[in-house]
Amino acid sequence: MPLGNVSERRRSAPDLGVSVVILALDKHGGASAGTCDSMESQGLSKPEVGRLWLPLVRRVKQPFRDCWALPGAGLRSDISLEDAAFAALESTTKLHPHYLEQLYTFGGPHRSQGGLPMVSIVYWALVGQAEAEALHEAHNVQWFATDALPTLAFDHASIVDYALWRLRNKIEYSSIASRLVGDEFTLAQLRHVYEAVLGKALDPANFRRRLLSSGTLQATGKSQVRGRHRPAAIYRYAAGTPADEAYEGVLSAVTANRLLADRISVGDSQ
Amino acid sequence: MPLGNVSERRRSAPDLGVSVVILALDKHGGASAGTCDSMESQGLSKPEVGRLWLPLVRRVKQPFRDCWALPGAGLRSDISLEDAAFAALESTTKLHPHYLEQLYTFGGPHRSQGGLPMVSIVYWALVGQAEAEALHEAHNVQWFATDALPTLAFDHASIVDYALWRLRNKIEYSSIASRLVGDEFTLAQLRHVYEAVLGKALDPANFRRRLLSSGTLQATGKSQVRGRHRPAAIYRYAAGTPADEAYEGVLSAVTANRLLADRISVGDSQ
DNA sequence: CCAAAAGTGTTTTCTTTACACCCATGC
DNA sequence: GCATGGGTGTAAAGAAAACACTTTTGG
Repeated sequence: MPLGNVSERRRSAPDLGVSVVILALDKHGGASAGTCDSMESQGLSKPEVGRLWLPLVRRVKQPFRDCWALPGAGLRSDISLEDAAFAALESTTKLHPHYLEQLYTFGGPHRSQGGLPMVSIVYWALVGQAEAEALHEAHNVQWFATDALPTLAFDHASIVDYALWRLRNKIEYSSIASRLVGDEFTLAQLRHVYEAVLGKALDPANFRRRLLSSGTLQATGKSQVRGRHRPAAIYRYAAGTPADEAYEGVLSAVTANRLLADRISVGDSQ
Repeated sequence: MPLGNVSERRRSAPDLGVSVVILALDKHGGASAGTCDSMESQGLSKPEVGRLWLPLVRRVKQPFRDCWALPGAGLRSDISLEDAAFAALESTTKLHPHYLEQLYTFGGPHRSQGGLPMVSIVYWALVGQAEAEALHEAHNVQWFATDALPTLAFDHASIVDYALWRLRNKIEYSSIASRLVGDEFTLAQLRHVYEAVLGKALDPANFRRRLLSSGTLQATGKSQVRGRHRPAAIYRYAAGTPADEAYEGVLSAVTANRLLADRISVGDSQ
């Protein structure tokens, strides 16, 4: 880590790191068929709508020592950005998310308060409830509800806000919600995910129709009894839900070329 | 620029730069009221639909010497990422775009062919036709149609493909198309932008209704005579087109806090 | 007058929303 | 039985698409 005087540092390239915003739902939305009653006693204020939670790590170094921050690590040049994000997750939280996508790259001199100038390539991860339980809370790693966050280090609060904004937007036009439930789920559970993300109640009947007619769901044939009412059918997402998520081109250079050839042809047709 | 042996480089942080994908339309879409007949003789294959063009710069250094590449520059730590993108644009093309937004950050060991490992924070810019003409083509700077690109340096071809994909997506749910026309435009000109980006013809009547009812357009009162037919009314976008473009939080830390307070409240309402 | 694009009206179709109602289960 | 959420039906409202038609210009 090269240290020079101030004017030297200003002209040189900033330091580079990856951080990850991890999001999960509490019990109302995240259950896959089976037992699902943990994480419930933290005092839900809105009993009807689940809340979004994220794990934070406590910093052990200055600046912002003892503050909570997003998991992250410095970037090495021998692995991909995505792998670096995975590695950062692994080393701090042991999580292995279904969904990991680049969110945004934050930089600029205003981010360097107290430390070196820093550019952070931020990924975001969505985990189902089963995965979320794999995180072992400790003194330095802890879940927080997104609507009751502590003071965060650096500009991490803005980063979380941005991730939540992106989630609310993206849930409208992609099947991203599937990443916050388990592999198999009832329509009510999936609806609770949408309700938690959007912050409002949805009509169960219309929700059902919309999702089923989208063709992305697949009935498992199984059903789940929960409480004194009719059992709910269990669904899963159809394999390879097409063309809704991120652009494949950015994920891997190998698959990119294959997909691009078909898709990209501006000024064609008609 | 620190050089060591190979294993030292692998562990250290990669180099960091910004690149910019600049997009503009040819005459069919980009004209603001007035004369607009340049850039037309390059052999349009689809006379009814305009094409997207982008400027490239010729590399003067290895690797990929003499190849065409996206404008870019190394990143310094004393300016914001966005300003760095602006600076890169300014120094190579003299363009000053209406629209400049972060596109994606590309990295990973596979990008380092022949050179140092490199992370590129890529911005994309959209310019109107008047601005596009400000670019002085030279031996080392030249416009290319996106459907007839030369071989590009590094993975810049994938980056351009990704930008085009993003444009096609984003035009559906934002007023981003306005950035490819001038400040004032007829509905036909705006429609030509949509047609060029989407690659298909649109019904003029329905297009008119859709755009006008969206409330984002404002009649100027002026009209434009062009050819032997009824003159077209000239519109402009209403100032501060709200809530459609990018999340303001990532643009400037100052305005971010103000906007976030109102917007972000997951699990609220209802 | 004619050609061509601007602009309006109308019908059809599809999607979304609201809400009434039936079904299957535990108690 | 009856309360509860799962699941279906249906009508009204709204948005998008298709297309006939009128208007205003240059030639």
